[in-house]
Amino acid sequence: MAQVKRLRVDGQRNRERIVAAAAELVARDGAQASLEEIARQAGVGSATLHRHFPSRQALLEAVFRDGVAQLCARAAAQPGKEPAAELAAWLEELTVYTATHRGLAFALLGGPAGLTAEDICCTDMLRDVLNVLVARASSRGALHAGATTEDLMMLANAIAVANEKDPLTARRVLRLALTGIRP
Amino acid sequence: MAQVKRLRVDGQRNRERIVAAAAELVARDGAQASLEEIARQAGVGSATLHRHFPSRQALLEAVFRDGVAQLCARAAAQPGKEPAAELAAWLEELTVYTATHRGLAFALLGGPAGLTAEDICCTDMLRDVLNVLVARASSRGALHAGATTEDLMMLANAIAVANEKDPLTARRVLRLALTGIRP
DNA sequence: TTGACAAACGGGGTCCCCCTCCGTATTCAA
DNA sequence: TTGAATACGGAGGGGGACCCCGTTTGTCAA
Repeated sequence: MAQVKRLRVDGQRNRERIVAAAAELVARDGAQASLEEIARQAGVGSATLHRHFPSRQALLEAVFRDGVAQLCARAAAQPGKEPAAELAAWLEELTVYTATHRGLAFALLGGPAGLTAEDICCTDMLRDVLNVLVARASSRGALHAGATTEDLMMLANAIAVANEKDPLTARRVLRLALTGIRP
Repeated sequence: MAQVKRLRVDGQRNRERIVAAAAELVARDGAQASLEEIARQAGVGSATLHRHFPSRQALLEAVFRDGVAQLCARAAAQPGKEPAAELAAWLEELTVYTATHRGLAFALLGGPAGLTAEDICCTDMLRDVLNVLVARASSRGALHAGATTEDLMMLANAIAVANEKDPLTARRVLRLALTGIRP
């Protein structure tokens, strides 16, 4: 599950520098941060950046990979409450996290575009976790019939992308969406 | 309520050409359509485009102004059903419309940025309509206490922007969000 | 240790985009 | 008709994405 082909040490070093620089600049400028500037800050040529990350999506995936993995791990550690509540709680956590990290929502919504197998990972990790929660909730009849994993992920990401930098509003609106608009 | 200062006839003509070209290219390329290309297709210099529309937002507002106005007018013509249902129905209509017209959701989410008084209009028109519907519903206790006009508009637009070109999914997810995820 | 080869690098070029300056052309009111 | 006010657009500065290809740097077998 590691790299398909091990990188040379200089390649590995540059890759890490690029991701670190990207994390910083994406936090400052959002998903549209300049790739040239990221390369400059990482101290590499722009060609090197493009060789390591064939698309902006791929770079964003790499930036957020660890954080998303932690978020997913925490889902497994949830106490086994009522399934729908458990699902709702995790979606809320996801939304707050995504809205807090500029660029992440965009990366998750963008979907696979020029990503190599090991790059597509954030999205898949999240989908896997959600699949489990959704299955558990719907097997007990606790979930609306028409609600798919895709729908819920899209909903959470849409709300997050519209509320970057405002996780509190994002959480409020997600709660509204999970409970419905009636009293 | 017309133009603050009447344009010269050549100015008016060019403005219309620009909006027409923009409508076409935004439909094709989305909200990020090239302004240069729009100017080229309209047969004007790019300076002319920028003079008429100081920002991308302003141009998008102009492109969608008429359509949004019609949508708002239709809200008034709704039969007076149960208020929450009326609100839900119109939000659904809004979402489908927005998801159908590439770039519109982006324009509505972007908010006022460098818009002059007569440019800010789509957003305000929608907000006014929603305010009425929300007030009517909540005065009869048919609306969740924490739900504001801003929340609902944001929710509808977020779903639409995440589902450009897929109005059916947009509608499904909005319905889910309005009724909640439980059965 | 060495040297040949694969792997990775990055300067610099191409093409596109946004935006503005300013000299020129058009309109309109008197 | 005419001259001021208004609008036009070519051209250029500044920046970004992406790629070509000659050069440098690791790696590994001998």
